[in-house]
Amino acid sequence: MKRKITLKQIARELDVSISTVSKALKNSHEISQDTRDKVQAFAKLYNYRPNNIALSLKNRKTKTIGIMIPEIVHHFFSKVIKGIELVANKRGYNVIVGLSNESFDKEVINMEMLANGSIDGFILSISKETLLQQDYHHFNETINQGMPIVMFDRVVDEIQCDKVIVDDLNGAKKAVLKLLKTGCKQIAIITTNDYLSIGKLRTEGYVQALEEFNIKPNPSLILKIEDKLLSDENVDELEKELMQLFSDNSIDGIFAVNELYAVTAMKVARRLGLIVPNDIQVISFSDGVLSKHSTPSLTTVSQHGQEMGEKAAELLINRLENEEDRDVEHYETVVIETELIERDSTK
Amino acid sequence: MKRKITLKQIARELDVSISTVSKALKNSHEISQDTRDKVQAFAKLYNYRPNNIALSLKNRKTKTIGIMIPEIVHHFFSKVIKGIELVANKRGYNVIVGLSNESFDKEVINMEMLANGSIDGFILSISKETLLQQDYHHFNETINQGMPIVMFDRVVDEIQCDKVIVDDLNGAKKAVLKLLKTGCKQIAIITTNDYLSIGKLRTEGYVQALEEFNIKPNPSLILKIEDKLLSDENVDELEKELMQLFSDNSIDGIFAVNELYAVTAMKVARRLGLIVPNDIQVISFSDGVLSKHSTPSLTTVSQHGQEMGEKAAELLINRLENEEDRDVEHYETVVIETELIERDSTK
DNA sequence: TTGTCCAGCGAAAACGTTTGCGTGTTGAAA
DNA sequence: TTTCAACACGCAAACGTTTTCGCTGGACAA
Repeated sequence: MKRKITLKQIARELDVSISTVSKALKNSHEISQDTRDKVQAFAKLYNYRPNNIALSLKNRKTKTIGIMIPEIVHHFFSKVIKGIELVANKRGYNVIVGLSNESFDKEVINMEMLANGSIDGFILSISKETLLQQDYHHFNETINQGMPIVMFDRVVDEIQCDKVIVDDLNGAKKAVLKLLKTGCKQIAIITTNDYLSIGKLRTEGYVQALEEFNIKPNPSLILKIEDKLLSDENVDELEKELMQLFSDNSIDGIFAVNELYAVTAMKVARRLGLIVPNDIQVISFSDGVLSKHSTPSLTTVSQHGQEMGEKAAELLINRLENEEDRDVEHYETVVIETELIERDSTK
Repeated sequence: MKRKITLKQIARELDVSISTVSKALKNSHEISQDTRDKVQAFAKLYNYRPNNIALSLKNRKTKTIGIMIPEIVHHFFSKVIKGIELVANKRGYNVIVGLSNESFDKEVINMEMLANGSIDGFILSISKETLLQQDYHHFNETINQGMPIVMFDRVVDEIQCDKVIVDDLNGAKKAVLKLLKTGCKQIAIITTNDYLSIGKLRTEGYVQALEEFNIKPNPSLILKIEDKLLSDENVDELEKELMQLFSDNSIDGIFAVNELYAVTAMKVARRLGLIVPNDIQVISFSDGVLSKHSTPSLTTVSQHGQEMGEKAAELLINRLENEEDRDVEHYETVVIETELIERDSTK
C-alpha cells in the first residue's frame, strides 16, 4: 500500500526542486526538454495526480457544487440531481449532496458545514419546515459571504438569487383545461396545504381554468390533504378522505397535484365501480414512475426535473466562472415549461 | 459581501499572532483568559469558522465519503444514499456522489477525480459495463493507494474490500416457495442476463425452490429479458415478450426480479383476462413505489436499501477511524436479509 | 579578460490551519 | 540583587500546490 506520490517526492527522487517538477509537468519552456522528459516519465510511472485539496486551497475554489434537498427518495428530486450532476461533471465540477429531510435545523447545519470552504456554490430546494417558519437567514448569510445560491422548485421571493422554477400555475391550468375540453363538468382538485407554493399555485391554475369555462369553483371539490398523509404509511387515511369526497359529490374529473394522490384516487374510483377514463378522468402533476406504470397509465403534467437540474447547474457555474459579473447583482429566474403527457386516464 | 474571515485577519485586527488566535479559540491554557475572551468574542462577532479545505490539507483527511452508483433515478439506489447520508452525517462526514451511468469509462474517470484527495473512502456499486468487461483495475488501484472501498449490491469476489450484499438467492427462494405453498404449479421467472449477479442468483433461488417441491425447472418458463428493455421506453417490447410467454405456457405464478417486470406482467395478464391473484399470482423482487401503489399491490421481496446504505457507511467509517487496524487485512461481508412483504398479488 | 545575455533552474510566498518549541516578561524565592 | 519558574505569547514547520522572481553558469562578443 503505497500512498499517493507528491511533487516533493518526485523532486527528491530526481534531485531537482519542487518547482522544477511542477513546471516540467506543465511543459513549461522554462525547463529543458531533457528534464521535462525525465520528470514526466517518472510521474507517469508513479501515476502522479495533483492533490485536489491542495489545489482547492491554493485556488480558493473547490470545483464542487453543494446540493441541499429535502428528500432524495423521490423521483423528482433524483431527476434534478441527475441533471445537475450531468452538467456539473461536463464542466469539471463535483457534486456533494446534503439532505435536509424537510427539517429547518438540518438545513441550517448542513449548509454551515458545507459553506466553510467545501463548496463553491449551492443548488437547493427549501425544506417544508423552513417555508413554514419563514426563516431564511441562513440563505442570506451564505449569499453575503459571497457564495452564490441557485434555488429550484421550492423558492421564495425574499431571497436574491438565481432561481429555476416550474410554471405550476399554467401547468395546472393546462391540465384542468384538458379535462374541461373533454367534457368534464365536475372537476375536483386534490391538493396540499397552501404554505407550499405548489399547493397554492396549482390550485390557482385550477381555478383559472374553471373560470375560463365560466364555472364557479366549488369549495367542496377542493380537497386539501394534510401534509403527513403524503407518506406511504398513511394511504389508508388518504383513501378515507377521498372516499368521502366521492360520496359527497358526483365527480367526473380529478386533478391531483401529485402522483400518489392520483393513483389513490383511481383506486378509490375503481372500488366504487367507476371506470377510468370513461366515467371519470384523472390527471396528475409530476410525471414519475407511478404514472407510467399504473393501470390505466396516468395523463400527467411533466415538470422536467432533469432539465431543471441542468439549468440550475448552468446558472450556478456561469456565475461562478464569471466572477467579474458578480457585482452586477442581476438575478435570473428561469421558468421551465410544463408539458402535458397524455396517457390512458383521459379521453 | 464580506468574504469569510480567517485566523490571519483576526490576528491582524487584534494585534496578536495567528497561533495565539488558533489556540485561544481552542481554549488552550497556554493563552491568558483575557486574550481568550477577546479572541473568542471577536470570532463570534465575525462568525469565524475554520476553513474545511485547509483542515483537510493539514489533517490529510477530508471527512467526506465518495459514493459511486450506476444510476440515481432509482428507488433502491436513492434509498441506499439516504442510508449512507444518515450515518455519515451523524458521524461528521459529508457525502459526494458520482454517477457512473452504467458506463465503465465514467466510473473510472469519476473515481480518479475523487480519489485525488477529495474523499477519504468509497462506497460503490459496480456499473453493468464494468461487470461485463470484468475489468476491475481501477478498484484495485484505489485500494492500493490506501483508500478503503465498501461495495454494495453489485459486488465481485475478486476485490478485497468490505461488502454489503443482499441475500438474493434466499430472497428469491423465499418468494418462489411462497408461490408454491399457495398452490402454484407453473411458475415462470422473469429475470435478466446472467452477467448481473442478481439475475444469476435470483434464478438460482428460483430453481432451488422448485427443486424443494420436486419440480424440474422448465426452461421455457425462464424468461431472460435483454438489458435495454429495462428502460421505460421499451415497455412495448417487454410486453410482447411477456405475451409470448403467456401464450406458450399456462402459467399460474410469476416471480419477477424487479418491479417493472412484475407490473408489466400483471398488465399483460389482465389483458388476457386473468385475475391477479386468483388465476395467477405475482411476486416481485425490490420493494419500491410501484409495488405499493399498483393494483393489485404487489407482494415483494424487500432488500432494505436504506439499511444497506447505513451498514455500508458504518463499515467504511469504522475502517477510516481505526487506521491502526488497517494493516489487519480482514474484510467483512455483511449480508442484509430480505423480507417478504405480502400484499394483494398473492393469496 | 571582461561584460552581457539567456537558458535553466531554485527559493520563497501564498492558500488557512495546527502545534511543538523557543523566548521574553513577570513575580517570587533565595 | 540574583535566579528561576511560570506564564503568555510568537515563530516556524507542515500539509501539496502554483507562480513570481532571482540566481547561476556558460556561451559569446568585444
